[in-house]
Order: sequence, then structure tokens, then C-alpha cells
Amino acid sequence: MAARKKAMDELSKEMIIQEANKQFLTSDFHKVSMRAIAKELGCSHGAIYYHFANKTELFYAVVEQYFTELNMTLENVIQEEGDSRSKMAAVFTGFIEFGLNHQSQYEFMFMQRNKEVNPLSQQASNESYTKFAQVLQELTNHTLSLAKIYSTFISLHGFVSHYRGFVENYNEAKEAAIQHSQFLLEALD
Amino acid sequence: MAARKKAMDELSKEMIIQEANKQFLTSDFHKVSMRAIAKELGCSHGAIYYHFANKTELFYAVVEQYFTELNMTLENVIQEEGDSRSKMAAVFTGFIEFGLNHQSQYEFMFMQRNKEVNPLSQQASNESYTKFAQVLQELTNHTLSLAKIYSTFISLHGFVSHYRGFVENYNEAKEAAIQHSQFLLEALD
DNA sequence: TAATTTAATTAACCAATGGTCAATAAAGGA
DNA sequence: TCCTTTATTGACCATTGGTTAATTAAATTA
Repeated sequence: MAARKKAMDELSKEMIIQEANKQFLTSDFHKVSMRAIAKELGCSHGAIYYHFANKTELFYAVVEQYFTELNMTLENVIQEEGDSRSKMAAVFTGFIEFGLNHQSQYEFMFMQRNKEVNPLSQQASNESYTKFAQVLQELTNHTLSLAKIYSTFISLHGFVSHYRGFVENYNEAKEAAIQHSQFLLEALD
Repeated sequence: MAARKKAMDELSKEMIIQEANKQFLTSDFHKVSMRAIAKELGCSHGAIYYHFANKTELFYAVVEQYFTELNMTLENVIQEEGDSRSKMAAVFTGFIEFGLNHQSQYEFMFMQRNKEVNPLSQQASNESYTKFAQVLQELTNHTLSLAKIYSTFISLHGFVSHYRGFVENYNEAKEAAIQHSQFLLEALD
């Protein structure tokens, strides 16, 4: 009955992550099932559990790369041209753009409140916040209070978390995003 | 095999809503199951489906009262004593307080992006936003732009949606909430 | 009061889900 | 060649939301 595939057909963590990522792009965490992933990979869903302890762990592996993508996005703004004010605006819209163009990922990264996810995803999201704070400090010569930075971050999060699911991608909310960024910029003066 | 209970033991919408509400207080939408509700009511879970088309409809019925509670909270601030600035702060912290003291309800009311919920819960949440905007307009003699009001709302939503699950109730985030409200107040100047 | 209609309930069912595990077969080393 | 490790299967478990035929109590009508 049971079996093992030939070497070249064997599963690898990478393959699983890739397929999970693929399905994650158009569907959210709860709708992507281990069975659907397995089916597409041509294996039984039990096989996935040999490589990942559970669904959450698999999706954390998927989402890891998105954390670094976000951090890079934030950091890269500093290198761009323009005055620091427009750079700050770019940080704000950049964050929103990331959130609205990777909605299921964003949800998993910043909105999941599952017990199991906490230790993993929560630390990573803290690091992203730290990166955000660093960049802002740098762009303002460290004149901003932590409280203001935190409020700004929370307000950006609010934008993403509000428009998520209501809009398909960043472009559809671009104008509102720019206005919101402007609002926050003024608040920081 | 099957049966019908005696008149006084019959199920009513009210009883179901009450029990669902009760379980909703300490657990979120996905964790409260129709079966658990039925068990506590001493009936089969199928019986609930005679009174409510599905889980979503039941929970919308539960949450309806919370929408009016929130609207009242917002509205009542106007009657309080104090200058309009402190009243605005009270509106902000009032919204946050509601959100953090009714987390599962808030999630269902403002964060659910389920297709089925949309028509119901989305309209109600729009009404709550409208109420919020009205109160703010009134407190500022209609000098606020719609864009600023919207940004403010979104920023408050961000606070709740960020602290939710991280904190048990409003009190645990009170200081941060006050600071955030202050931040938004300044932004509106 | 008797017959009929209507409302409510049950229990068996369905199709999913995440997760576990013994059995098994391939791979690789001795 | 034998043995051990490793990867995979598929049957299983409990649980979920949801549906439905059958049944029976209550309300209505004659």
C-alpha cells in the first residue's frame, strides 16, 4: 500500500514552500489547505507533515521572505533622491503598497493573533517595526519621539488593515494612501 | 426518533443569540461553533439552522446591538462637559475603548472580509463611521476636511487592530491610547 | 372533540479541514 | 548482501459548517 517515491521525485521543503506561496498569492491562510498543496505537488498531504510540523510553520516559512522584502523596501527609500520629507512620504506609501499588494501575507505577518504564530511571526514583525522606526529617525535627525513614531506606524497599519479585502491592490487605493501619508506627515511637524 | 420539544422548552431566536453572545465574549468567531452553542442550549445544532440561515447570520444578529452601543457611545460624548478639544479626545479613546473591550465583536464588525458578511456588517460599519464623522464635524464647527476625518478614523482603527489580542482590555493599553489620541488631535490642528 | 396543518427538532448525513501514525519501500552505507 | 535510515503513503481521528427526511408537538380548523 504505502510507498516512497524515487529520488528525483522526492519532496523538498523548497518545493512545498513554493507551492504554498503560489496558492497564498490568490487565497488567504484559512483557504489554502494542506491537502490542496499536496494535490498540486502530487503527493499525499501527510507527506508535508514530514517536512513541516504544521500548517502554521509552513506558512511562516513562506512569509519569511516577505519580511525581508518589506525591510528592504523600507531601507531602500533612504538611498533614493529627494528631500527627507518626500522620502518619509515614500516610506509611508511604501509600507501601504507592500501591505495592499501582499494582502494575505500582510494578514499573516501583522494581523494573525494565533497562539502558535506569536513567537515566530511576532518577533519578525517587531523587527520590521524597528526597521521602520530606524529609517524614520534617520530621516529626521533623531528628533522624533518614540511615541509619535509608534502612532505613525499604527496609523499606517490602520490604513492597510482597513482597505485590505476592500481593494484588490495598492493602485486602487493609491490616492487615499497618498492623502493618508500626507496627513501623517503633517502630524509629525 | 426525531421530535419536537414542549412549548415552554422551545428554542427562540433570542435564546440562541444570547448564548452565542455569551460564548462570543471569551472566544472569537471561528472558535465558537454552532455545535457548542447547541450543546449549551441542550438542542441539536441542526435546530439552530431553523432559526438562522447560517453561522454568519446568527453572529450578525449578535453583533447588531454592539453597533448601536458604539454609536451611542460616540454620540453621548457631545453631551459631556468640557471643551470641544477634550470631547474629541473622548471620542477617540471611546472608540478605542469599545474596540479593546469587545475584541471579538470588533473583529467581526470591522475586520471581517467575508463575502457573506459584507452586505450586512459593512453597511452597519459605514453607519458607525458616518456617526463618527458627524460627531467630529459638530465638535469642530464643520471645519474639518473629510480626508482628515477619514485618516483619523483609520488611525484609530489601526490602534485597535494592532493591540487586539495583544492586550486583554482597554485598561492595559490605556496610556498608549491616550497618547495616540493626543497625536491625532495635534494632527487635526 | 377530531382531523389537519404548521412549526420545531432530531439524527443521520455530506464534504471539508488539520493532524497522527503504522506500514512500507527506496536509498545508502557496511 | 544485509541493515539502517529516510521519506511517503493512505487509512484513520476528531471537528467543523451545513443540509434534509422524518417525526412529533402545538396551533388551527371543522
